[in-house]
Amino acid sequence: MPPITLKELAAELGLSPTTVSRSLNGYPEVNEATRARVAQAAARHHYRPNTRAKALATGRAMAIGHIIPISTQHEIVNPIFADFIAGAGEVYSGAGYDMLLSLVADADQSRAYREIRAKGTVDGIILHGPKEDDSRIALLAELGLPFVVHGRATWAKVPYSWVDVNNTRAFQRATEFLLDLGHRRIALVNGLEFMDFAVRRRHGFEAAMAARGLVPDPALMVQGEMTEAQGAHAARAMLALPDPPTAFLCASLLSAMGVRREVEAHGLRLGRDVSIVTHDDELGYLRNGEEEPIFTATRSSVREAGRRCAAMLLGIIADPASAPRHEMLEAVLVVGRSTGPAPASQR
Amino acid sequence: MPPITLKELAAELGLSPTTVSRSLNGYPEVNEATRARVAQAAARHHYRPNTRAKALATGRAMAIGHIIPISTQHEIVNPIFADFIAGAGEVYSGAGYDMLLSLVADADQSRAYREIRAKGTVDGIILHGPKEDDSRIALLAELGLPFVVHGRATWAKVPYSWVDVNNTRAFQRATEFLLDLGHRRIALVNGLEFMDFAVRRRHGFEAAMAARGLVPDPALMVQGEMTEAQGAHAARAMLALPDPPTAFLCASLLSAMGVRREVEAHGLRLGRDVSIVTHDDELGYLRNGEEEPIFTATRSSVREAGRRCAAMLLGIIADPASAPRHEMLEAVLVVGRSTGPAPASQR
DNA sequence: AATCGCTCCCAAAGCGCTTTGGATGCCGCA
DNA sequence: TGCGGCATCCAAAGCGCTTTGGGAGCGATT
Repeated sequence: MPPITLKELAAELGLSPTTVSRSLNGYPEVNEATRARVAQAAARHHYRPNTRAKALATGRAMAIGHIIPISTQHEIVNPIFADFIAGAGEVYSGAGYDMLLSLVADADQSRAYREIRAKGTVDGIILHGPKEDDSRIALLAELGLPFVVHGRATWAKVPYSWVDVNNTRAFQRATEFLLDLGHRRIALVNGLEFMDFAVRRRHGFEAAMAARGLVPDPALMVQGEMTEAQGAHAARAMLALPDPPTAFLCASLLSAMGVRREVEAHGLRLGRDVSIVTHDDELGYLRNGEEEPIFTATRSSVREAGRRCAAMLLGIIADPASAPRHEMLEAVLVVGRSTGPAPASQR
Repeated sequence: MPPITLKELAAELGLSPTTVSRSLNGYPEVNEATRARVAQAAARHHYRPNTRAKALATGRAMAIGHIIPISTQHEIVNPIFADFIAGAGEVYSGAGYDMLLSLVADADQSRAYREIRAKGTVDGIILHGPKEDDSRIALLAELGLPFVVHGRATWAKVPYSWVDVNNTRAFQRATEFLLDLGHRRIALVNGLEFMDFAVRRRHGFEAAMAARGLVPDPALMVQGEMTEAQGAHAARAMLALPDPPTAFLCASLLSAMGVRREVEAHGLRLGRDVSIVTHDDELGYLRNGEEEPIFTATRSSVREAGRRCAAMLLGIIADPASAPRHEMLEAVLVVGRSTGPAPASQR
């Protein structure tokens, strides 16, 4: 049994489709009594306007597209993705929007965007995982479809809207925290440095070091996929150095867990012999402790970022003149049990 | 500049919309020469039929909906979600389908499904995270919208299509493996046991134990969110018992990592003093080692499951009579460095 | 020369909704 | 009595596409 249509509903009520439509959409030119009748009948039949038809008639798809890069070079499905989506989804469902996911390969981005535009399935787009130099932004700007970037692209040449965490400041702050504890040999276990956020984090780290007249040791800086294995690998190599680090700055909880494993495998005590500070995206399935944080961390909810991105995009769609908009989220530094003064021998 | 429409394209070519449409859709009644002309013009203008209009006209939305439960009781965004989506997404984009995500709260599932049906935005649905007794299945079956369940719901009273891993056998096999190594005190660190897969895993564990005349110790069985903290908590409590387990069977790599941490914190050596077997969903960002697995594990790619679910659903949409379909994926037992013979003192 | 059968194309209706531009009836007011 | 004004409602067009039901043109057949 197919769902009931507007026309059928109108027929049953002895009204015209026009009146029923207006009634349901809250237009004033309809008697309150009939409006009540209509509402009642609609509820009784679980009537919902067909989105496709509505979209065709209004020209608004009532859907937002999320474009997820499926890179061939680093074939990793982003762990923060689920949380971001959850945050954005809350906002969309509150506003009656659907969420459309497109996984597009790096190669045919250009074609993919045009298609999305031409197919008219979405009113706006959220762009994930911007690189330092990201060509997708110019492309989207040219297409004239509203969009918001989760993160930034340093070298983008056109204005665009974004929501980002202040990664530079977060890592600068974290580095200062370690420096204040007396650490000098600080390792950076970073994400892939063609990603914009990773570059900014490195800059923050370097800036804090430079402010104390320190030059980071290249042997203590690695980049890579932010996995447990990466953290373990990096820590293993670095702890074997003649002059090993006394502290690690990690880009993700997973990396930090890998570092911790290797630290403990070396018989070193976390927070005593070696300190770890990590960035914490507050992922639902990867919590940094319960009440008390395990790792000292720069904390910023990626779910909240999802909400902000979504809200911003809906705002831009409602009022295109308000673009470009920007929103900077500050990470907070929470102190856990993974940090302590640098060992005396190192001071 | 709005995208070009069929009518405009037709006008430019001096043809009727009918002919252009047929030409583009491969119908036979059009001259090959004109078909080429049309194709060329379409390519030049980057023409794509408007999906909303096409959907309205054909009655097919060319989109699949994924319904993600946003539970209030366990507010966890499923870590396997991103990988599943990636797998399904591959299949959809290959077939020209869009993917629609709906996050719906446990409370108003019923309303949500009806809406989705009535709004007509999708041609089929994939259901995630079935519980042992899941009312959503009967609901969807009643609505008459094609759907496939990722997993099963033991107490469902209606036939339905599913793709599932043989969780029972996987955990039975893993348990037998540990038993063969001489372990008798085996702990089960399970997922939440209102989830169907978790129940099956427990059954597999219990069956293997029973086959050797062993009764699992309730003190060695816990359930919970599959997080690192859960694994650590469980291991801490169990290792403090007068008669601690010599082996752990974990439901996820994260749990296993938590167990490992606690095991090592106790000064015990993994694979010597204590063994761990875990289930491994082969998540992109949570690999169980590179070539050689770190943990001995029952391995089954959730991404592949996503592909299978998607393919099955598209198959059902194309040929509704083929439903219900079922597909059982077998996990393979891969041996890593986390298991070894039970310590002699325990034999 | 008339008819048939193709091939190739088109006009028009329809998918379910919104929206423009009236119609209708009823009131009060001069 | 006549008319403007208001409150309610409706007919019809249109969103961009597919699809049904022809219709022209042309070579082949009789």
